[in-house]
Amino acid sequence: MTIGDAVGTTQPRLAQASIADDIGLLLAKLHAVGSVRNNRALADVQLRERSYSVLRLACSGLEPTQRELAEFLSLDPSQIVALVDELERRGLVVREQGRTDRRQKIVLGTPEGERIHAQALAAVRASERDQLAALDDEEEATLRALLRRALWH
Amino acid sequence: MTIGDAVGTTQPRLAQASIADDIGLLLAKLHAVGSVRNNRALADVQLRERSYSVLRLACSGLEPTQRELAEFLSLDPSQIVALVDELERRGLVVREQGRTDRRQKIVLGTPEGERIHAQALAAVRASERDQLAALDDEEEATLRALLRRALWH
DNA sequence: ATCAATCGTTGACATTTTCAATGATCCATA
DNA sequence: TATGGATCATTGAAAATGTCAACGATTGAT
Repeated sequence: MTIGDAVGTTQPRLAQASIADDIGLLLAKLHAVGSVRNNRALADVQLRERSYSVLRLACSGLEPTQRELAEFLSLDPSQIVALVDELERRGLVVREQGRTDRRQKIVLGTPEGERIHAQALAAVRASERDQLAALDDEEEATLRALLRRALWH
Repeated sequence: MTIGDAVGTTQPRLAQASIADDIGLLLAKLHAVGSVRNNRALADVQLRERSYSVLRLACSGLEPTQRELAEFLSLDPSQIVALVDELERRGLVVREQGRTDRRQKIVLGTPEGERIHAQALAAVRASERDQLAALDDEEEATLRALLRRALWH
């Protein structure tokens, strides 16, 4: 069996259980399903959800340090090292010394990185639209806003 | 560093990036943060988020088969085996033969399982309330409803 | 009666997570 | 201005999770 297959299908029997109201479970499930979708969508550009996130921030113009990436993506700093290593190896990003602090390293997208990023972005957008097909535009915006607020006060 | 520490803190610099609107990332992050919290809350009763979910459904009265658990929790059937093994070893659940199909196994909470489950439920509820402190009751209900709808048509 | 499909299970393997330790650098302050 | 504690990226090891293929038992359709 594969996990991402049954999305938006009819409600399974167990969805009656009050566990189906646990925010934690809902998040886990929607994320699990979405992850599979996103990874599938990103396979064309040889990225995974994770490396895509890093590339996305590297190409954002915000000049993130690795520590900022770690915190923002809820990953351990050591995981960022591996992700950036991989992207750097492929010539999609470069590490630069921090502007004011020589301990930090800023991760920046290269032109090639920007190119891949544009493709990846389009793919992910399509994948998300797909996943949230059951919600109309307003509901989708509401969901986004609520998630953001829950996260960042 | 630990991941769950900074929740609901002030908005980090990177939250400006348009990536902060990616539903996928928002879900991943909220889930990651919540997961750490839940596991922390469940440590008292020696459960993890996963085993808690299984125990919860086992105690729901819905008499779930292992396959139903796998699908509902977005896990591979083989992962359910391990989770149920562990709970059964601790005497919290039992496997019963399927009512109509002898291949399936129904997972049921024991009295002791119910007892632990009640404690775990309270812990998780508190943890969730904590995580969603920024949302009022109505918003929380909206979030729940939107997540449910996105998942099950 | 047979054959394909489904269920739980096992075992192997890859990926991800988590944690502690290290050298380089920063910053406060004595 | 030197010293010590904190922070940064990095390494490496251990634990948890995810993925996949194969198996025996059982089902249901032909």
